[in-house]
Amino acid sequence: MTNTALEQDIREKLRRSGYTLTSQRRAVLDALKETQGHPSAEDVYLIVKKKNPRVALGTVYQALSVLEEIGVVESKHWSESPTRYDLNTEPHLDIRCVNCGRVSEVPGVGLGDLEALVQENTAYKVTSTRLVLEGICPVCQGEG
Amino acid sequence: MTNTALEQDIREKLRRSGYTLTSQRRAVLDALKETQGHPSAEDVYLIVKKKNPRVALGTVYQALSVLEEIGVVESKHWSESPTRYDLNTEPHLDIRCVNCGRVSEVPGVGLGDLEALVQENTAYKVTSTRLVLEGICPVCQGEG
DNA sequence: TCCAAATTAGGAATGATTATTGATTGGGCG
DNA sequence: CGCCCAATCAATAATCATTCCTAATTTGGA
Repeated sequence: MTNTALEQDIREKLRRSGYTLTSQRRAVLDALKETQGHPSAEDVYLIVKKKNPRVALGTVYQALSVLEEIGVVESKHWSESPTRYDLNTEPHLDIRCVNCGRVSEVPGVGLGDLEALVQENTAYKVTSTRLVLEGICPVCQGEG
Repeated sequence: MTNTALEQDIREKLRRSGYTLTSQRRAVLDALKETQGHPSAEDVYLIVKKKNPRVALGTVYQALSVLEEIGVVESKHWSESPTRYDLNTEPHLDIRCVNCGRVSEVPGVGLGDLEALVQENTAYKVTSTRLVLEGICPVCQGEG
């Protein structure tokens, strides 16, 4: 498995920023891989806790923050929902159901050159471009 | 001035949803007009309080929520920042400085048919599309 | 005017996140 | 191999934004 290669890559990124790959940070990464979704910090905490009951929620927050800083994890903020975390840092679109909270990826649509376009039209130095979508998921539509 | 006409329009929208235009709600609208920016609920509260010291912060939150529901106000969520409110409900792009918190509008860039494109590529019923931009504003760049 | 329903003020409660602090750990160096 | 120092962690207190609750007030309509 590519587990070790990925881990080496992450370890290298951490090192470059003066961090180390601790067992807690690895556990957070594993939890993110495991869910394949967009868990909240609390969700990650619960998964990590299953294997190591001694971890603290604060540690999960701190690990997620470090992992985001080195570009391995991305966070998104929806309304009426805690921050959600994602291993996929490629530009992509996520949509959240305002009814049940489910988060799904929207395939086949890219932000295109929107980021470049934005950069041309503002004096800001753009550091982050995130499209936040909300809607009603198929399941909840069926219930209507 | 068109004040009365605008007010009539809003009064009508409220009425259609079973609400009334109370002095507190009008005060919140005035505060939003006054700032022309993207104030937080707290900012709005402080402005409203100047004219009517008896208003409660909770009332401001409730008023903003009602005004958003009827489509007169839009809220946006950036990281590390309370929700910010805007009278401009036309599709537009706002960028927030991660250093000083300033929020500015990005002119000349639209979301185009992105919303339609998203709708085509997901089984969700899209209810909200918001592009959240973050960067470093010109002033803060100068300080670097 | 009077009533019922909507709204408000004030403050307590909640939920997410950050800060603090003392203990623990792990990797480099003797 | 074992010590040392800085990084990290666990536990919990504190903070911040927001919502909830309740009694009092206001409002529009009969």
